Amino acid sequence: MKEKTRKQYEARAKIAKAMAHPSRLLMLDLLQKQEMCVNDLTEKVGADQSTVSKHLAILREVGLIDSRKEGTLSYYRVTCGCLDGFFSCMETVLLADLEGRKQSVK
Amino acid sequence: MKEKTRKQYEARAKIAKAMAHPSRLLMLDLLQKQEMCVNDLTEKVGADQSTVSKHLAILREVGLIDSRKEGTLSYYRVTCGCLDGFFSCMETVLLADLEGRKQSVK
DNA sequence: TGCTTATATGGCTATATTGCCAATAATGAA
DNA sequence: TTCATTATTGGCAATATAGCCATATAAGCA
Repeated sequence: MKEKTRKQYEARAKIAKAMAHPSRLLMLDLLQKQEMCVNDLTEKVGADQSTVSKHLAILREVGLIDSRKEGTLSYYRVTCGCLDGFFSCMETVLLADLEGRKQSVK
Repeated sequence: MKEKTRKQYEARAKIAKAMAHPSRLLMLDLLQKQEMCVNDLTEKVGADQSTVSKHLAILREVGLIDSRKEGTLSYYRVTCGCLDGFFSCMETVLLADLEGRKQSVK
């Protein structure tokens, strides 16, 4: 594989990897609807605050979210408008997989 | 979080996780264009054949691809038609991230 | 200044993933 | 049957990830 192509797939894989965790997917879902601070997310996710903060760092690192400071609060939000496409594709795969498994049982 | 919701995010995370590897993204890209057998993919990916086989198992496990046997060959192909959306969203995020970093340097 | 709140980071252990080699099917040809 | 080809699986060591506690940083207030 060409070096350039390989790098491209690695870059994409980083994004997929950032999304490859249920808590981070929930956060993306929430942050897509509205800006939230770490404390809000910590309640919603139900994990340790430090854990949530690290998840957010992972998402920010790949550019899926960004943050702004307001006093002591850090507000996070989703940067791209194409996440719905992501999620709906995932649902499609999940449903199709269910159907497929039904088929193979028949 | 509700139990049902949590399970839903876990299911989605499995799909994202399956895609979270450069070799597997390459395979998806190739298999979307045309059906291929393990040997073909092994050449393209440039890893051990057993490694490729395991990657394929991971993708099949979540329903992103399926396979059919023809003699000693296993032909794999992508099952869903929405992967382009995935990839283009990834590109969007990557480009936006580049722009964002330029901005923050200014 | 000292106290409180909000967030980020260091450090650690448990667990998961990766990728190779070796071994095991499974198919077809000699 | 024996051999060659193709693919899958087991096992292992190296590496990466997850999540908690403890700690550090930073801002605002008394």
